[in-house]
This record gives sequence, structure tokens and C-alpha cells, in this order.
Amino acid sequence: MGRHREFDVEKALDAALCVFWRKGYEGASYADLTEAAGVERPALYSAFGNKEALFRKVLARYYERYVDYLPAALQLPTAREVAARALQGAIDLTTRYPEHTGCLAIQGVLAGSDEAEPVRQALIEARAEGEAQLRKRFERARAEGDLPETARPDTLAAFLMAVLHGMAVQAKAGFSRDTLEAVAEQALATWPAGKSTPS
Amino acid sequence: MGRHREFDVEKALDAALCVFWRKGYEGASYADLTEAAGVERPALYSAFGNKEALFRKVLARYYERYVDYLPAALQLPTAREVAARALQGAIDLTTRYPEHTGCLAIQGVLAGSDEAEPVRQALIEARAEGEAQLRKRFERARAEGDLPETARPDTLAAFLMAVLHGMAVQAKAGFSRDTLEAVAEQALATWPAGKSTPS
DNA sequence: GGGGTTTAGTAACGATCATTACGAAAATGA
DNA sequence: TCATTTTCGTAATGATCGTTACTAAACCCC
Repeated sequence: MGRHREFDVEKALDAALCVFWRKGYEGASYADLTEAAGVERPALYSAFGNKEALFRKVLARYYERYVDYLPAALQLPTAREVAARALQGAIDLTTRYPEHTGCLAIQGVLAGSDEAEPVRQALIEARAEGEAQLRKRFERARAEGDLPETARPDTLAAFLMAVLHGMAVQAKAGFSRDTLEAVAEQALATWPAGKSTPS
Repeated sequence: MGRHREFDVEKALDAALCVFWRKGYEGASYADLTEAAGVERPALYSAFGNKEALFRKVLARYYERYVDYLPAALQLPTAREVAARALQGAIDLTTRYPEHTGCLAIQGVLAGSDEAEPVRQALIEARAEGEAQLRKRFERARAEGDLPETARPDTLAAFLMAVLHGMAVQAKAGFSRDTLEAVAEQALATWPAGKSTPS
């Protein structure tokens, strides 16, 4: 029983996601969020909790709906294809929407006031989780002979993440897709070859 | 004539630099800055102007005193040495001080409120300036036969900057120096060889 | 069609933000 | 020693921050 909710929760989350993507966690004010969502302040609070809780919901939604290329990439047959697909996915994501370039999950890791520290930690953990998945995948690749015995899965994962993050920064700085694709190609030029190269 | 300044302007700038490095432009409040500098608010204002002006002074000081490895790297004889030195310099810089990891010039580019937009633009321009210097250096290297004719200086510069930025993000996420050095080594593995390899 | 329950919206909360009047203190020049 | 000039430090400015009482409206169940 009780009154029905008049606004669409999904649409409000999407609106909040756009604002956070563009301005980061601390750069987005509650006034920005309510205006984008077309919802009054107490309605947002009652629906999602405070700003931090709202951001965490948005972050989960972001990984689920926008970083879906990563789990897809992890299932490709070779480590090189995994890396290539991850790079291409990141380029798409960080340049597809002109109004919010870059990567939402990176826009808040770097700096902020002391009150934003828990949020920074959450973003760091999410980043580490993605890297761990890549590392495990590359360990499997080495076991399968897809990567040479001398290859170091942890280094390859860290390197790939570094390029991904660097491209996210560059996308935020206004780089074109073509430039980012040249960067990705250069990054792949180093990729160690396995025993058999699939034709 | 008039009363002498009681605090050391250089030390105050250094203190502000540390705070901005740790918290970014918007994350650092004037209360943080005055506390770190040990100077009352109006004294900082009269000495440096408002927060944005203070940040710009700090940014110039940062490039001058901490990113001095870049001009040094540009003068090395081969493009590969330039890249290797830039990577190593960035690793040093972003991991040397545990209390403020990462790169001050990156911590504010990514996101922020609308009022911080001019500062973001300034950081983007500074970043672009560094990349342009690298590109010109690699063009010279190609002309000198240090890089093959097929090498693309703009791509190499963009790639190198991507790795540098990615490592800055990772340093802020707590990566160890050893891990970053492995990343740099992997990045250098892609480097195109010139006509003559210096022994 | 009331009673109980949930939402919507106005309006305000205290805290902190960057910024600055203003008067006391200190130093120079005459 | 007095007048002038600059700095210092207290205290306050209006604005905005995230958050929340509180009241009126809308809904379900009995």
C-alpha cells in the first residue's frame, strides 16, 4: 500500500550516471543530479540513499552496462585477441558520447577531499578487480601455450591496464578515436607470440 | 617601505604544491592550503591571488621542479633512450613520495564541477605541450635514421603519453615501483628499431 | 469510504566553500 | 618622532554543499 512513485527509477539512475561521468563524484552536486533526473531532492534520497550510495549504484550500473566488453573480451580464444578487444572496447566507450568522454570509473580515483576517500577506495578496488581478471586469463593463456613460458601474466595485465587508463585520460583530453586506435595498435605491437599463431 | 612579509613565500608554495598533489584542485580547500602553509587566509590571497591563480603558480613550479626529467630526456641521443628515460622519470616522480603519489598535473584533468573548467583546460594544454615536444623529438629521430621511415612520430608520442598517464593512475592506486617498471619495460618492447643500433 | 502507508515538494538545516572588510601591528622615510 | 605604507589576523561575507523535518497529496486494503 502507499502512494506510487511518480518518476522512473531507471531513468533517474541513467541521468545520475551521465552527471557523474561528466563531472566525477565530488564535481557532481546534488543540485546537478536532481536537475538532470527531473526529481526533487528528497525523492532521490528516499529512492537511493545519500550521494555515496547513489554513486555506488551508478558505478555498478556503469560496469554492468558500459564495461560489458571486458567479460566478453575475456572469453576470446587467445590472449592477444583478449587484449585487442579490451583496447577497442575502451576506445569505443571513452569516445562514443561527446558529452561525457573518458571513463566514469577513472574520473574519481585520482584525487579529492578527505570525505571522498571511501569512494576513491571503491574505485580502486573495482579497477583491481578488472586487472585480476585479465591476469587470470593470461595465466590460463600461458598454460595453454597461447603465451610463451617467459611471458609474465601479471606484467601483461598491468601493462594493458596502464594503456587502457592512459587512453581514458587522453579521451578526456579530447583525443580522436583514430589517435587512440593508433595507440592501441602500438601497444599490441609488443605482444608476445605463443607457440602456434592461429590463422 | 611598509611592513616585511613574515612567512617564506617559497615554503608556502611548496606546501600548497603538496596539498594540490594529494587532493587535486577542487579537493583541496583553502583551509587545507592555509593550514599546510602555516599562513592565514588573507596572507595567501595577497601573496598569490585567488585559488586558481595559486594553483597555476603551483603547476608551473611542479613542471619546473618535478617534471624536469622530460627536457633532460629529450636531449638523449636516441628516441628509445628518450622514451626509456621519460618512463623511468615518471615512475620515480609518481612513486617517490608516499604521501602524494601519482601526478599533480593529472589529478585534476579528468573531472570536476563547472567552475573548475578553466583549470581543467590549463592542465589539458600543459599535457598537450609535453606530447608535442615528444612528437617533434621523434620526428627528428626519424629524420636522423634513429627511427625507421615507417615509424609514426605522432603515434609514438601519443602511445608514450598514454603509458605515462596510465602509470600515473596506477601509482595513485598504490602500485609498487617494481610493477610500474615492468610495465615500462613491456611498453619499450614495442619500440621500433632504427637503422643502426647503438652498442 | 475511512485508516494506514508511502511519496512529493517546500523549505529549511548546519557545515563548509572561496573570498574579503577592517583594524591592529610593524617597518620605512623624513 | 611622526606620517605613510604594507602586512597580519580576526571575523564575517554570501553562496553552495549534502541532508532532512514537515506537510500535503496519492494510493492500497479493509
